[in-house]
Amino acid sequence: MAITKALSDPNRVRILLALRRGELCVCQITELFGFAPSTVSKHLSILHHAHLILSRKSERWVYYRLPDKTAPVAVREALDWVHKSLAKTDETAADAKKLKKILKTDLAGICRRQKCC
Amino acid sequence: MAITKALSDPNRVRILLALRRGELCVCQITELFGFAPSTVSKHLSILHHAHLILSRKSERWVYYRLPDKTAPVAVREALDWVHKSLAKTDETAADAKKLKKILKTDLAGICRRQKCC
DNA sequence: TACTCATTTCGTCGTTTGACGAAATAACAT
DNA sequence: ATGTTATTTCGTCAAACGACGAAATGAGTA
Repeated sequence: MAITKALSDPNRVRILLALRRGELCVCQITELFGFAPSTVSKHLSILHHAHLILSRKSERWVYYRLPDKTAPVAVREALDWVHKSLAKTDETAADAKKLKKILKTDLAGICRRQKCC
Repeated sequence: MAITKALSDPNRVRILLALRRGELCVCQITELFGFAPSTVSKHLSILHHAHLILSRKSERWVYYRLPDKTAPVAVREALDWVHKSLAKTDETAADAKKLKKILKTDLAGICRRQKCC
């Protein structure tokens, strides 16, 4: 039941929806939602444990992304369902808008900003 | 997020899987899982609120069943996913086996048994 | 009307969850 | 090597959850 548990928190679903655009590093997601980095990390760990996301390390950052076609059917179809059924909310739209801005900023800038606040 | 919350509890998923055979009344489900009637009722209420099940009252009993084709797409596809991805467990098989026995007993008998235990 | 009985509602209790900050970790830069 | 920094782990706390039993509800029966 790792998948259903993982999907039961709205903020984790928000993360999955945000990742549709492409991979994001932890600090970008942190910036997007305004949670503490440790909170975001925990959410990502739960999603990762359910195989709903994949991770990759590069330079100083850890990037998370949605899995590709080689993912288990149960995972692929769960994600398809999330995207089809849960994406049409105002919150999702607002997240997408904010994410657009964040993607225009360079990564180092985002991380430094978090430190000072 | 009513649907994902509803699916996050394993016992509620068990109920959905048990209902694949056809409608069941509360006391049959209670007998199947061995929980207190109030517990089962609460689970059913959560599933019903998420529109994952429908209810019908007849004689003294309330029957719950899976929705038909007219259910919202999000509900139908969530249920399809549950049945396809979550049904192949030993527990599900054991539930199905026990359910078979319960269906052979008449309803009144089941309810009386619960009273005495 | 009063009774029966399947189901639901309510209050309680112990466990799990989701948030945080502080400390540990790991990779890069100097 | 040493320091910096992005991320993770750990401990804590308040809120949510899932179980129960007792009491309320409400439909059918006598």
